[in-house]
Formats: sequence, structure tokens, C-alpha cells
Amino acid sequence: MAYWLFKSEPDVFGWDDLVAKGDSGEEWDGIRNYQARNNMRLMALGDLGFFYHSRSGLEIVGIVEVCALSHPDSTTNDERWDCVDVRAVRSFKMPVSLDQIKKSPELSDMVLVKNSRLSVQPVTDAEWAKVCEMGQTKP
DNA sequence: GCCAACGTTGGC
DNA sequence: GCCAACGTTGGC
Repeated sequence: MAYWLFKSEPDVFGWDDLVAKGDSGEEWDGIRNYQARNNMRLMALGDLGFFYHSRSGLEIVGIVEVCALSHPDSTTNDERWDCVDVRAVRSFKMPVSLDQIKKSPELSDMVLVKNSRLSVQPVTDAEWAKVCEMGQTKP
């Protein structure tokens, strides 16, 4: 199983919005970046991901699960763009801020730090464990 | 709200 | 195939 990180602006679609969608989850649509799309194409059912609030908030607030494999993005007719569906699994007890992540030597290689523009990105097993620990949340 | 960094587009 | 121009993202 692989780990990922999904970014969203809370003013547009935040963690609470995904939680409100319940177990059926929601399309992670609107991605118009090849690297992000390619990452979604690599995802398997049951893969887990962090949910990160960009622009405002700047913290990891929850864990999501991939509940539908990559499929055409329903918000466009452009067949280049695919997306997965995700559903909320659990909230972080303590959100983990970008600041904390930047200060943690173990997390200095996270894509979140190194390529802040990539909105769907891979997370290593070690990074996953560390962030969960910092957030006092079950991995 | 600004702007640096990055990605994409399109003329040549 | 290069690269200037443009558009978008996201931290600050």
C-alpha cells in the first residue's frame, strides 16, 4: 500500500466538506497538472493519503482513503484529465502544520517542502509514520 | 494581496 | 526544439 498527500484550499473545498460527503467520498477533480494526475493513476484502492489545507491553514488535518480508481474527471470533456475518489477516514487529533514539518529533520525531504506547487504527491512510509506521530493520530 | 516558482503554450 | 510570454499555485 502506498501513501499520498492531497492539497486543497479550505475556502474552496476543505476537510469538513469531505467529511460531510461520508463513506461514498468525493471525486478529487479539477487537477490539471500531469504530475499530479500521474500520481492519481498510480493509486490503488485502499491507499491512504494526508489531507492538507493550502493557502490558508497550512496544515495536515486528516487522513483519506482512495475509494475509486483513476477515472475520467467528470468536470471536463478533456480526456487528458483523470482523477480518483477519496473519502475521509479520520481527523488528526493535532493538525500538523507546515511549520512543524519544515522544522522536523526527518521530514526535510517531503515533497510538500521541496515542491510546494505539486497538489497530489507521494509520501514515504517513514514520512507517513512521523507525521501521524506528530499529529497523535493512528497511522 | 503580492510575487516567486513553476508549468504550459505557441511562435519561430 | 528552444525559449519568451503567459497563467496558476501557494507561502508569506
